[in-house]
Amino acid sequence: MSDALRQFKSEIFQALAHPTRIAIVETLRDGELSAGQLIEKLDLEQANASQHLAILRAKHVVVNRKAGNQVFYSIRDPALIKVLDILRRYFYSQLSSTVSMLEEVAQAGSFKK
Amino acid sequence: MSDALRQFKSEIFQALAHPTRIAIVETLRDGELSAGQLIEKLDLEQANASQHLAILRAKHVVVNRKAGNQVFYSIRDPALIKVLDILRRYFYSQLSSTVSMLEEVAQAGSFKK
DNA sequence: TGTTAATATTCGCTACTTCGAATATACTAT
DNA sequence: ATAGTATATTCGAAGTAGCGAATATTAACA
Repeated sequence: MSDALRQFKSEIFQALAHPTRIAIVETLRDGELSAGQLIEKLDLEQANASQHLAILRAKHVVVNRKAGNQVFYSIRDPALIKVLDILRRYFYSQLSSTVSMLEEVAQAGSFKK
Repeated sequence: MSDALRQFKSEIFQALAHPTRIAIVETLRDGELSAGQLIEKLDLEQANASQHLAILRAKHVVVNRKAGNQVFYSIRDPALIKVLDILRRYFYSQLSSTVSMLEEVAQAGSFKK
């Protein structure tokens, strides 16, 4: 696999490597929203939201459409939604193994004197 | 959706947001390898490889097994492989649309006297 | 034309990431 | 014990990402 392709992939991952940008993508899951609607739903600073949207645009994660005064955003490729769904399940399975690990530790602790 | 879950997801993406770490994960796709084998296959600096492996370990993307002198790494959860597979298709579809865009631009350019 | 509303960009600051060099740790074998 | 090999950690420098405040752009409409 070429270095250029890996560079490209890592940039996509980087684009999603922020909780606010994940929140934006998840919120766009059910259809397009204007920047203003996103700001309200997610309670973001205007400038901050615009910066995050610029990053998502630059990496073609989202796509935008101007309508008069407003700019509507939507997800470019639904495959991304699928990825986020897998990660949710992944998160919970990891959580439960972490919990059992903690339980083991607690159990071991209780044997001490 | 909870902030904790978004934080978690963004940390996984962050863990993969580097070409070297993508290379490591892709190389481990077909089974475990020692740190040394990874370093040789990917032509990495020893310290650098170890730093990247530490990041992947911290985020539980990979798991390690010590055998004498060596440390063998493998991918912790096959769900991640699935994510990478989905993203591979995503990357190619994005790549090809980017390429066609570039071709259009080139085409347009060729009309300029 | 001037004012307001929606969104984007720039700026300075702080915090994080990445790197290679150096050093530390851990295991093996002599 | 000591030498050698495999891997990990620490350190400081250089680069990059994130933030809010301020400012710029664009469109709508009086």
